[in-house]
Amino acid sequence: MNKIVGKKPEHETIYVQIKEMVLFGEVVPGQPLTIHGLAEKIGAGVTPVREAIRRLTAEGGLATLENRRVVVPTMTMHWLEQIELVRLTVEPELAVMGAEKCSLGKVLELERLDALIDEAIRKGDIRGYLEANYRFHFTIYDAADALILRRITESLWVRIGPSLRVVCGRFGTTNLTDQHREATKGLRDGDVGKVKQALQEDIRQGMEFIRQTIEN
Amino acid sequence: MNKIVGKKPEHETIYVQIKEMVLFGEVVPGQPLTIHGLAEKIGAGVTPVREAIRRLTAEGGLATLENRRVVVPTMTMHWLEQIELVRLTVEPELAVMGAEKCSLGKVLELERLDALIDEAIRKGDIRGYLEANYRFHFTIYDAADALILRRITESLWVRIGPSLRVVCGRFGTTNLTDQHREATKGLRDGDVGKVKQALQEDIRQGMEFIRQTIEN
DNA sequence: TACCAATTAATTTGATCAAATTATTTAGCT
DNA sequence: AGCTAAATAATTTGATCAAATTAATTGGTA
Repeated sequence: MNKIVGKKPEHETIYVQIKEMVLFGEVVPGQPLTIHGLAEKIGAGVTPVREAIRRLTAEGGLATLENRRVVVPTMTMHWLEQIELVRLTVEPELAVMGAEKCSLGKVLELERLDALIDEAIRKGDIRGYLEANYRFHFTIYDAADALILRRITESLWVRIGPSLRVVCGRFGTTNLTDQHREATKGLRDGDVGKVKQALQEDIRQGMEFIRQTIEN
Repeated sequence: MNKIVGKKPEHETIYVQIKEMVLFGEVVPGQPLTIHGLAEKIGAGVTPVREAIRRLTAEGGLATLENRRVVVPTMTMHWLEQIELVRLTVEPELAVMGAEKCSLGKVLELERLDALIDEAIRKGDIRGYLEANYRFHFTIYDAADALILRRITESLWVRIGPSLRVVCGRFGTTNLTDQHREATKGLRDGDVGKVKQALQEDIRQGMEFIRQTIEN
């Protein structure tokens, strides 16, 4: 325990690392994860990795089989419907709340992220796209300052992360039209309704893409 | 490790135990919990208790302060609004799905639970009321067989559990009118709309009670 | 070759311990 | 007395290890 000046506990940072692995498609649906493998890959002890896995499991990003094996869950049609229901309820609400509190600085940051998204799409950079897309959405949601809705939303995103990776692998990134331009425009003009509508459409499109990779 | 024939891992059962402590009001909002204290009280090792705490923290039932202290969060108005929004969206939906799949056996079980609720109210048995009320709702929700909605709902219930205890302590259990009779009637008659409406009203009432204990 | 039992390897699980961090108490000073 | 600083106690944190469980492999038999 030779940590000189570490502020946050290790299981916290490890949790974030593993979460981002799931969120940004570094792990594939169905892929089994060993606790030692993760510890070795990250370069950490086994104990904090276990705690992080429990947390992610609670949020749905991972699942423990009855054999105690830890895997990345594979999306089902049934799940997708439930996720869409809640996303369409919570995220537009978060967007409205966020839009009302959004500073100009935030808007500029969002436009920068939107540019990053476009660039990633052009380059076919899947990981870059997934990450920038995530940051875009949650920059708005964070502005809403609604912890519980934010937590719920995040738990839904970790569930769809691996599937989005599959979507990109199947269709490529070029087919992705984004509603983000509309959203940022709405934010600039103070047109909250437009923001809400853009987000709704964005969610519907994303869910539809995933749906197509399931019912193959 | 002298477990003869234990099926589930220990952190799993400990998680359930602590969750029920939160759910049924055995811990008070603001109350700090030490990891050793819990381990001792439950009669378990420290490691599985830690894992259980991480899980409950991820679900919102507990919270870790910046000092790493673990506490039962105290409800705020802001949180209550968010919880109500999601509950009113998800739980009636779960009720509808559950009602459609509800066997007669389930209906009988629900009527039994409803009787338990009445009895607990008469006796002023707070813990009994909270537990029976929980079982009643989640018996319906479980019938819906919608894992994700169920998980979200459960995470909201662990957030309001401690507050409900406060509600009962303040107002007693006698003031609690229940919508459960209406719900079971609807289930028997196959009147899904009635079930949905009863649940909505039940949720609104519960949230209103909690609201009154906050804005004192 | 195909199939099944037995052995071996890999992994999870939970206890224990030292180090680090935080909370509490005591002592000293004005 | 009142307040600050040092010392003590309590708690968390992460590594390590033995036991248990599960997966993989080997060997034997029909």
